[in-house]
Amino acid sequence: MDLEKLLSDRLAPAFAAVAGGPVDPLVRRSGRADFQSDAALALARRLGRPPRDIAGAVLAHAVLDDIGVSAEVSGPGFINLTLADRALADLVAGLAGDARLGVPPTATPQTVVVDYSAPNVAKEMHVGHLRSTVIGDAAVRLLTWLGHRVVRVNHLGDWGTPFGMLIEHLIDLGEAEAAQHLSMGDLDTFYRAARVKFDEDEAFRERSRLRVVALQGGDERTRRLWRLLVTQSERYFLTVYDLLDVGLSGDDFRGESAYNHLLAGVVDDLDRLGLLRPSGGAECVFPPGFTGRDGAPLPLIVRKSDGGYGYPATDLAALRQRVGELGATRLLYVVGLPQRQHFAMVFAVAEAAGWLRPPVRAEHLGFGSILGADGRMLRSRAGESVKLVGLLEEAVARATDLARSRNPDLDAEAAAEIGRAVGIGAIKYADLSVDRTKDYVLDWERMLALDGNTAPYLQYAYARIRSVLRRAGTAAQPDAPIVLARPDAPIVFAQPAERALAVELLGFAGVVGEVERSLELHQLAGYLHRLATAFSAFYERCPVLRASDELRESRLLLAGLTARTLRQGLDLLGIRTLARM
RNA sequence: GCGCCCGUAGCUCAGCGGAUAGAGCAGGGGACUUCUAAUCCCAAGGCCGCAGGUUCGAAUCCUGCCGGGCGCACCA
Repeated sequence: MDLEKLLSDRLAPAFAAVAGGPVDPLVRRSGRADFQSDAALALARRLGRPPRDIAGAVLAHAVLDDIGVSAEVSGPGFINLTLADRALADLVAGLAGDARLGVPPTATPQTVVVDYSAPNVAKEMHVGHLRSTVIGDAAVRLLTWLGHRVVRVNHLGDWGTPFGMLIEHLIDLGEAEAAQHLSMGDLDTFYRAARVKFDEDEAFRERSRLRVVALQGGDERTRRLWRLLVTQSERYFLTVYDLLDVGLSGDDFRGESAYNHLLAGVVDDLDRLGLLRPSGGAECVFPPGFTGRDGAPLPLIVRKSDGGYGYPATDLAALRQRVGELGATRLLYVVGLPQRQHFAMVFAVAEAAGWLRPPVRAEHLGFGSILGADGRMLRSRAGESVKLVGLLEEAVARATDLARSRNPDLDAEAAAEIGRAVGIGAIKYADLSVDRTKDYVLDWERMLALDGNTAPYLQYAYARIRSVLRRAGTAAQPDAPIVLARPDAPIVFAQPAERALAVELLGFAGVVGEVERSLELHQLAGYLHRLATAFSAFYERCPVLRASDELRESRLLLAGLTARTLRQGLDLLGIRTLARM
C-alpha cells in the first residue's frame, strides 16, 4: 500500500467538495507530523478564502478516522496528518504478507524499448558507456518488475566508413591472429593500429576506401570478415556485461547495420510526405525551431551528398521499426546529453512524418559526464579515455582489499565474492544515486565508504539484518517470509526508531511509482539510503534477539521487511546484496 | 552568434512553489563486557552565483547578467 496515495485518495474528495472541482491534495512527508497536505494554501486565492478556513473545511469533509489518521490545521494552512500506531502497525503487517512489498504490477502495461549501452565494434568500451549501460539496465529492471513488456536494444556501432580500415587491418594481421587479439579484449590496440596505418599510409587508405565499397556492395568475403569483427567484439562486450552484472545478452545486439535495408524507404517516405528538401547536394529535413551557427535553419541530413546514409537516417528507421514492428508505446534512449539536440530533431521529424504520435512517447534519457578528481572529463594519464574494464577491475580489487582488511578471517573465495559485489555495486550506485543530468566526480574513497549514500552502506545494512535473522533461525532463504513463533503477534512500537522505520517501509511503493514515470533512479537510491539510515538507528536502539517474546517477534518482522525492501530496491538498481560482508 | 545543461556548507551531493534549506565526508565532542563499531549519537558549519520580476510565500517559476561545461550540415 502506498501511504501517500492512500492519504491523497482520502483527502481528494474533501478538497473537491470545498473547492468545487478536482484538487491534488499535495500530500508529502513532513517534519512536523507523518505527512502534510499543502493544497489549502494554493487554493486560497482561487477561492478567496483564508487558507486556514479552507483547511478546516476540508477536514470537516474528510473521512480519515477509519484508517487511524488524525489531522489538524497548522501554521498558515497546512494539514498535518498523523497515523495512529495501531493503523501504522496494521499497514506494515500487510506489507509483510505481500511478495511485492506493496508495489502492485502496473494496471496499464506498456511495450517499452530501452536503447542503451551501444558500444562500437572493434573499439574498447570506455567510461562513457558505463552510464548508459548502468542507467539503461536499471530502467529495464524497474519497468520489467512493474509488469511492462520491455525490449532491450543494444544499438551497436557496427557500420560506417571505419570498417574499411578495420577489415583491411584484419586482413593484414591474418584472421586467426586478429581474432586472437579481439577475443582477448585488446580492442584498442587493434583499432589504433588500423588508424595509424590509415593516417600514414596512402595505399592503405585507398584499400580501405575500396573495402567500404565492397562491404556496402555485399561482397561475400568482405561481409564474412566484417561479421568476424562484429562477432569477436560482441563476445568481448558480453564478458564486460557479465562483470558489470547487467542483463544484456547476445540476443539484444541490434547493430546499426540491422536497419540498412530500411534506410531507402525512410528517405522515400519523407519525400512522399513532402518533408524532404535538397540542400548542398544532400537530402534534408528542416524541422522548425532548429538553427545552426549562422542562424540558418538546421537540417537533419537523411542522405548525404555522396548518396550514403548517416546516423539520422538509421535513428529514424530504428524508431519506425520500434513503433511499427515491436509495437512500442514508450521509447527510451539512454544516450549522453551532448546528443540532446540530435534526438530533439529526430523526434521532431518523426512526429512530422506521423511515425511518432501519442500515446507513443519518445524520451531521451540524457546523462552527464564522469569527471576525474580534477573536475575534468575522466582521462587516463596519457590523455586517453579510460577503459571500462580497467575501471571495473580496480573497483573489485579495491573492494576486495577493503573486505580483507576489515575482516582478516575471510578466505580468498569469500573475499573475492564480497569484493565483486561491493566493488561493482559501489561503482553502479555512485552513478545511479546522483541526478542523471549532472556530471559527477568519480572518487574511490567516497563510493567505497561505509558511511553516506553509498552501495556498501546499504549492503552492510542488509548483511547485518541477515546476520540477525540467521541467529534467530527464522529465514533460511533470503526472500522467504519471516517465520515467527507467534504469527499473530502485533507489531509494537516501543521506541521511536521502530515507528520511523515502519513509516519508511511504507514509502517504497510511492517511490517506485514515481520513478516509473520520471526514471530518476536517484530517487530510488535516495529512498533506499533513508531506509538504511532508519534501520541503522533502529538497530542501534532496538535489540532484537534479546528482546522479550512479543517485542522480539515484532522487531524480527520489521528487520525482515527492511531486508526484503533493501534487496528488492537494490536489485532494481542492478546491485547485489550479500548475506555476509 | 544561437541553443542546451550546471552553479546550494571547506569538499561531494540531495531538495526544484510552501513552515526552521538537508545528508555524507573533512574538522570538533561522545558511544563497543550488548544481534557485524565496515555502525550510531551530539554540536558546529549556508547573502542556495549576482540583480530584478511574478506570488500570500521563491533555492525552486520568469527575465537579464556573471562563471563553468557541452552542442550547433553530410564522423557515428
